[in-house]
Amino acid sequence: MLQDRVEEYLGAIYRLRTGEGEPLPLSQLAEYFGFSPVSIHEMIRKLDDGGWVDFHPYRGVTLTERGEASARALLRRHRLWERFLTDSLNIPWDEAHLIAGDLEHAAPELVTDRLAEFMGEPDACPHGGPIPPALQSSEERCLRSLGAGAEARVTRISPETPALLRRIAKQDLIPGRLLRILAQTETETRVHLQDMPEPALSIPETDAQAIWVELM
Amino acid sequence: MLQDRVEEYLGAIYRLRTGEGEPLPLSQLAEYFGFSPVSIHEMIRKLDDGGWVDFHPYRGVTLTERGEASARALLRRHRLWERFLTDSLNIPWDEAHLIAGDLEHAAPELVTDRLAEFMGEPDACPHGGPIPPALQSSEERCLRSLGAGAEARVTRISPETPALLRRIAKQDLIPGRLLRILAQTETETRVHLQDMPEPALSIPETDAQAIWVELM
DNA sequence: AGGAAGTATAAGGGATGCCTTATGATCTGC
DNA sequence: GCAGATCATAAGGCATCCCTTATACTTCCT
Repeated sequence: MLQDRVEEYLGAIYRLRTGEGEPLPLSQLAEYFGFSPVSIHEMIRKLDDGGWVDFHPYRGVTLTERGEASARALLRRHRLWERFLTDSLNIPWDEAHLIAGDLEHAAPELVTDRLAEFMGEPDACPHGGPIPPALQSSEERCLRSLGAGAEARVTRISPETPALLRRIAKQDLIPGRLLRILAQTETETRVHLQDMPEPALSIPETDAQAIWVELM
Repeated sequence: MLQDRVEEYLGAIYRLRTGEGEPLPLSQLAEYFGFSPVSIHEMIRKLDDGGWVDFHPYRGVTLTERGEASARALLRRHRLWERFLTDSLNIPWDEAHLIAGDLEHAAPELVTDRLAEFMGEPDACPHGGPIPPALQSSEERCLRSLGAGAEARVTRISPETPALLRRIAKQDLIPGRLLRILAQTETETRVHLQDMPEPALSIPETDAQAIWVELM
């Protein structure tokens, strides 16, 4: 459900929109991405179905609370990368902007939060855009790194190996799900999912290493 | 031609292979990725067609010189990211390994080379794997950042917006192509391609910002 | 040498995210 | 109020990279 392009669209909507709750016309997105209006529309419908945006026919899209939060987090990651690339690696800011556009999708919040710490919590990107604060104490942790008893919410699967994604989807271990760790052994993690009938789930060690959660 | 998965496969072959020129059996790749042997075989055929590997039926795959270079560069990027994540951001090395697996695809060589410089040119990753040296003085530059007269080789398109990729493919501005910059203006870059009949190509500023080259 | 196990290859499918073409619906300006 | 522009939506396509099923071919071991 959290496909590749979702974040990119949310980020574009976040940046392109103007005033208050004014919906952003799809034509603007079409121009921004250089895609056909039909493609934009198709994608927007998926975002609407997924609860990321509200689509107002003939008027445009607005971000839902969920979409807004996701876009803000994306922008934060983007601007922190920009700062790092320009300040620490001496990369010109226009190149940094492009590179940050790739990096913002690749690394979990954990990395950019540490990056912020590393740089002394900067509050603006190289060309002045404010860096949104981290919301919830978003310490993303690897499922493997937790002990029995821990309660957490799945935030991310990474790396997103398709085979892994399929296995994980089959067990409904999707982002947002709440779980409690029953046991950690060398080879597997036993987990109980909230609101699920099954008594417990066994996740092999290699899979558990790719599941990222946020402690509750 | 340089699809998403190519690097991942090359990297896996590079890491999994054992002795000298011994071909790596496809079954190993199937196990490594958790994909069906048929899928692996399909992908390997594409890599063979693309000149990245040599496929020896019933024996396995070997990397071509080109594939080898690409895999080595990938491993270098991977290990430099690992070092940075563990050393500078204090991320445990097992998590760092997973994150580096995403970052290695996201950032151009320029970033990891600067990262190496920033860290004092480390020569091993956190768990001891040697970091291959940068090959050619691979200073990737943005096409936009060069002046008229410069000669360069296209190395990368980033970010890889599909619309952009299509436009660029149409003009045959693919990685590897040699070009000379005729003029830079506010709005476009005029470029001559080696071995091409057309007198010159006009690349709009926004496209030129996503074209990365290596000076000759 | 023959049979089991492993490998190759063809054929057809699915999801994603883009495309085009085509038909209506709605909005806007005169 | 109507025409022309814009927008919505359906339908069919394409590329990528994975899947399964099924058949044929090779290798290896007894």
